[in-house]
Amino acid sequence: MIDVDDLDHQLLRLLREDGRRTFSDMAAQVGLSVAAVKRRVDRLQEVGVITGFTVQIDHAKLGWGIEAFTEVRYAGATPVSEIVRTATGLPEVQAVFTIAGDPDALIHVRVRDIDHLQQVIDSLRRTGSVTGTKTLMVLGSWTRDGWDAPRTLRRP
Amino acid sequence: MIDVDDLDHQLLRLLREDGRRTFSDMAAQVGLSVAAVKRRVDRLQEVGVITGFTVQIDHAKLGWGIEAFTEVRYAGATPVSEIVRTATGLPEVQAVFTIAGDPDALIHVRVRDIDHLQQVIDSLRRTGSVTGTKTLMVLGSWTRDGWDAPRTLRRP
DNA sequence: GGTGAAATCCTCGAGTG
DNA sequence: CACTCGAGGATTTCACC
Repeated sequence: MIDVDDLDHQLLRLLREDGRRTFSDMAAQVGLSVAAVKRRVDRLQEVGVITGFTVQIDHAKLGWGIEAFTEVRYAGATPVSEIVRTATGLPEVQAVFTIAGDPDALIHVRVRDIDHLQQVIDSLRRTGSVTGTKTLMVLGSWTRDGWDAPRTLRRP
Repeated sequence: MIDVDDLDHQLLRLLREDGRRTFSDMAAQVGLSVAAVKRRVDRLQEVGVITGFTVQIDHAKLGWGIEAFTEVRYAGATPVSEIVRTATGLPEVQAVFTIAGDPDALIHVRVRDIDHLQQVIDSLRRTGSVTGTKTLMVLGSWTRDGWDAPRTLRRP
């Protein structure tokens, strides 16, 4: 097990809140020197606890106002790799979760409008050996701070 | 509609890949001056397209190796606000999506082990006026680059 | 959108317990 | 081994063109 002490967790929390926070800012908050903070963050990246940094985007403001989850069922013999490959080929697919039991996968999609959603679902149904889908339209969402983009619970 | 041109989209793509990229690095890639890049990124933040920056974490490496989606059904009269409030009170809940139709909500949870998952589901069932749940255990996942933490398709 | 300069920050080697 | 210190170089930031 990787050793991540309380100081590391504090740094991770600070970076979740603001991934562009400076080392000097973090140093002041946790009571270490700038160099010590940098070494810890570098180490968290080396051991793979930190996999990267990214920007959080309000996709609705870019015209991608609709998100949905599509449950997909595949033919029994379909390997996981094919499930993922076919779904990830669609640019509207944000994430693919392979599932134990029923359904076989849960696919998060983001689209411009309902027509667009229809097209994406049709594409999903055509790929691989899909035997059925059920789409859950997202009305609103909340995410824990620093997990993904803070979304609102109302349409923009 | 907010005006986001091709240069802005390039900057967003670069920041999705690496949220800590320097302005000088981005400037070199898109062919603008450092100050122009900063002005654009500042503006994207002001208009709300960029809602923040965050670190991507491999939760499995921190001992939170299991994730699941729980579909929740509520009593007919339950307001959305209560659904969200009760679910978000649990630290294991990563995201809550309110859904049109059936189920009423999709809740993303992250836990340490199966016992822990059981406890969280029990808590969810006890809160508010939950009439039923169905939990989808995540076996593996893929996310589009720069959306959330790059997860792997195998257990760590 | 570009330039330039001051303030801040990052980076890394050297030293300390 | 993890931390602090300090100096040189890079980056950010802002007023002005």
